[in-house]
Amino acid sequence: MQPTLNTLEGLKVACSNCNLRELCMPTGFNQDEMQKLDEVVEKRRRVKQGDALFSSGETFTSLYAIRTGFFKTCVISEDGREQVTGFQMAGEIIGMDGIVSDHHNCSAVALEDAEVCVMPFSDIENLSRELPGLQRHVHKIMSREIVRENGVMMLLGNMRAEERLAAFLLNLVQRLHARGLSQSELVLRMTREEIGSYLGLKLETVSRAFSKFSEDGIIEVKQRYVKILAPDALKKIFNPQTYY
Amino acid sequence: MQPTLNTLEGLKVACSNCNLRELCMPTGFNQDEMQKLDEVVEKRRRVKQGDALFSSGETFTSLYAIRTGFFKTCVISEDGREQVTGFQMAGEIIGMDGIVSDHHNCSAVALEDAEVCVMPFSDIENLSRELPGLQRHVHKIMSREIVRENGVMMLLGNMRAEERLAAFLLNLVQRLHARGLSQSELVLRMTREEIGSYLGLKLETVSRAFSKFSEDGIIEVKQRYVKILAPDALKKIFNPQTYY
DNA sequence: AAAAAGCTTTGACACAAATCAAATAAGCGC
DNA sequence: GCGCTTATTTGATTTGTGTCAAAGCTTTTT
Repeated sequence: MQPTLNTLEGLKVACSNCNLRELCMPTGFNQDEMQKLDEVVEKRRRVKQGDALFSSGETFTSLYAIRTGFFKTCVISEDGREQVTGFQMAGEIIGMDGIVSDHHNCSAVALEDAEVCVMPFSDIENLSRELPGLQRHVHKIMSREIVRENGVMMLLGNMRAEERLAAFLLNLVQRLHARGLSQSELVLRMTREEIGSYLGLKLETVSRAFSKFSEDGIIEVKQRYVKILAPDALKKIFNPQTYY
Repeated sequence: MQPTLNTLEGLKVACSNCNLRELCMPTGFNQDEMQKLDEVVEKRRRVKQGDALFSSGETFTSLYAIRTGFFKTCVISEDGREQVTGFQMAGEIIGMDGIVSDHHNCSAVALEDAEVCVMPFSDIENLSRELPGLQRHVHKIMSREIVRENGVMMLLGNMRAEERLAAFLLNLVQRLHARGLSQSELVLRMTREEIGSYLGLKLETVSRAFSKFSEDGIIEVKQRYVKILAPDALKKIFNPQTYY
């Protein structure tokens, strides 16, 4: 059991003891450096399901490390079209869109009750001038996001509906598995419409693709619950060339 | 006229004298700091039209500031599909995709003869620990790329062919205008196929959209040459809600 | 427990963009 | 300057997804 204190809103908590450390923090620090790192986390913040951690246009101050819960990030065009730009889970860092203009460019909404570590960006910058390991880590996190978005562009620009959904499911289970969860079963935290927005599809198309996979015996679906029965078939759909 | 020396391959050149400084470098440095900045640029490198500045999979060492010329960046899926992830012009920085894994995730190909400033990333990291202004600048450049890609996701996920092309043209002239060129005339450096790849469309669809704009008197097109006759009409296509 | 609201599935049909194909135009090597 | 290659345009047709609609299932509210 965690001490009750650790879960109180606003209380400082140590990265050094956090079980998500390998996911969101750099490794290889000594005790002194770890202590400095701990101080970057100003406080924790709880976000209720449906609430925004930050919204497009708000002043940017901090990056957020997700401790528990699940988020979507989305941008809204001037004429009101919403595009989900990503789904984020425990151990992932969000908010980097705000650095360039000091204002957030997208909104982060909790898809289930969540808790995040608030890391004021000026503190991150200050400390990363002292700790090259942290500096490198910040660069890598941003670069990873750039690379991830490159992959989404490939998805949106070149792939068909079923390929997109296959890629989406494989990516999700892979990330969940890295967090100690099953690599074949998952419970979706988002609606068909949100999946569709992320994948550039309408919710009906997403639903149909789920049904198709189910008919073909590749997955088992019941509403938000998904079980992957044939991961290789899924990979083959995502990547149709694997046989030569 | 620039001194001949400045254009020689491999010769060191000073950012402090560069007319692109405001575009690719942070501002507000004193003379001493400017001198240190100059040393980040290891050398220049020329890239012939059609050649790659770096290719997917190659070891990452440096970021590149484009001095002259025009690039496309693209990722290739395992089964050979190419997705153009961006077009870059003078004053823009490329290569940040390589930071996360020490290997480039995409390729940068010159669409016309180009010259870039090579900036070893380890030098950038070292100096940015000394110069908070540089540190902030590096963060902003990466954040800007994240935000740009968010916009492309909106384009690919939510917009129709003509909206995508309108957005593309407006973005291009806006950037060219920021470099002192016309805000109504441009010569495309890329093929219809490359535009299509970037916009998630087939080349025929791009060609038809050009023809449509031309028929409607919004632009004048002759192959690679484009003149924007009615920028407002273009903006309205990109953003169909502007009237209420 | 019933009613209401929200999400998902499925069907019928429409349509935007892809595909296939052919003609034309431009750029390039010799 | 001529022939070859590559890029672009335009037309005819196909097709994958979107749109519209209705019904079923879940979850929440009262």
